[in-house]
Amino acid sequence: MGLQIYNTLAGKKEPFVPLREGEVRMYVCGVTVYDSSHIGHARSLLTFDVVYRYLKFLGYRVFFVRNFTDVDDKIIERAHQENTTAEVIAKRYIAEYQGDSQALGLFPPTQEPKATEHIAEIIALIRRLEEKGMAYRVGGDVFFAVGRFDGYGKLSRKKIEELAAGARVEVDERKRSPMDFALWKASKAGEPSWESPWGPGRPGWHVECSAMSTKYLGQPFDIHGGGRDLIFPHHENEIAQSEAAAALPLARYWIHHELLQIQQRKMSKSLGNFYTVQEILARHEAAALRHYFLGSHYRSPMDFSEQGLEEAEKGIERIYETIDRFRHSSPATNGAPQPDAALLEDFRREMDDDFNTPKAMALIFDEVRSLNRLIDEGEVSGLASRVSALKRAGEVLGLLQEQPESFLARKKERWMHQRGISPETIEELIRRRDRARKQQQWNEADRIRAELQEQGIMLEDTSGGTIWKVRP
RNA sequence: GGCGGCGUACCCAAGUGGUUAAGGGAGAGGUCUGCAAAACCUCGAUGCAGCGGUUCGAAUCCGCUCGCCGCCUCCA
Repeated sequence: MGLQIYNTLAGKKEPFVPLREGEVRMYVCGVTVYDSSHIGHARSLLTFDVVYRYLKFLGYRVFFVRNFTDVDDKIIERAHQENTTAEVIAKRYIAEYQGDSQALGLFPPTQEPKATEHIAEIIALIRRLEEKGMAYRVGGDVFFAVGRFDGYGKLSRKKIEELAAGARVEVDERKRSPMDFALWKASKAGEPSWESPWGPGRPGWHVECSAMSTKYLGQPFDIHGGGRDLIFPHHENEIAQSEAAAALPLARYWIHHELLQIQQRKMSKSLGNFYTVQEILARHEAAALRHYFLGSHYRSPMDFSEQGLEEAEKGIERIYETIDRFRHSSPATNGAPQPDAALLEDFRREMDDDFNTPKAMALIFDEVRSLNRLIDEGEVSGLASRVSALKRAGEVLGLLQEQPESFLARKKERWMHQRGISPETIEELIRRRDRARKQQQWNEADRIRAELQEQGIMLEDTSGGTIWKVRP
């Protein structure tokens, strides 16, 4: 059947056929760097990280571009507040973003272009639009004439007349039509500015994506992605600009993920109801956040909850525990065995259906149960390839790439650190309990266990000795 | 006002015409264990917001009603 992608432009799932065989060119709208990334951004990043990884898993050579918007009204506003320059603000949050990306375990895109480094391309694009009569100049500003582009509204399924009628936006009187949007803005004093045929100024928001996507990927390219909230006007405007300029489609498949909500409201900077990526990663494993997001389909809205995140973390722990059990129950082998084909075939079937990660996770958990059962029964021969397939599927989802013990140990350490408990005192108590157990002093042994349990520490007596775990 | 989406077990969440409605978390019973824990086994929605309709057959299609959300303005 092959990969099916829900294409916003078509309004339905379509078989994915790239323009050039064996090669996929994909552009995703990145962040505007005026503040810390929140977990809504993280959902976006992780969604496309999995798309990227899955396309590679399918054997495509993938060119993946994700931009930085590093010149914009909000960056300028922030710079004024802090009495510094837009450049300083942008630089700070790009660095922070890169830290977040790494912490989230994102596979690096092929290119991460910045708007400010593509002013020449942006100007060239606007000039082309002027030449074609699609743009007009008012003072030092240049606007795109929406009414002159026939396909306007085809992505968002909006009609220009209705938009204009219901517009709540303050209309700039200089525009010929309320729907026209700025391609180039004249700079005021103290704002970032570049020389241009229209005088000193800076690019409008939408035009940078048109300029950068087509520079790196050509036109048309295969996949353009972003959050649902970007469909209108951002992506609609990108289409208008690029298609008017080149008389070619911009992108063939448009992927939009749903938004993260919190307490039934969209999580957003303007509402102030967000957690930053850093806040969440201080309390939870990145793998927990990833699993939490992948447990819902990318086109479903999600209402964020820390309880959900904790449950997701338990799930990851369970998978790692299983891998760990397998390693302890079977002799070490040389090198990684060939992954079992059956699991990967099932995995592929689910992921082929518009990246159905919840079903992919369900498969992984089915496999975990099956593996645990066989380990319980001592039937460990032949499991190595199945564990290997599990890890391979995990890799495509960006999960299960650590040594189980290091994942489990890190979680334990953070837990103890937060509560100020040292492992030495715990281990001393465990030794005392072991002595009591050897002498069959069960009351004393159980008393020590109860004492530890009060601190949230669970003991497990295994054949290899007593191990301990933390319980949130 | 226009356009779009959502409502599935205690919680989260797949499933969009046809086997017993995935999976995770929590819970109950059991196996194992000195006792536990982990793991495994079993149980758990005769029903998918409500009411009608189409169909041999509907969570899935159609209509109406109720509740919630998003976009139309910067937004992932």
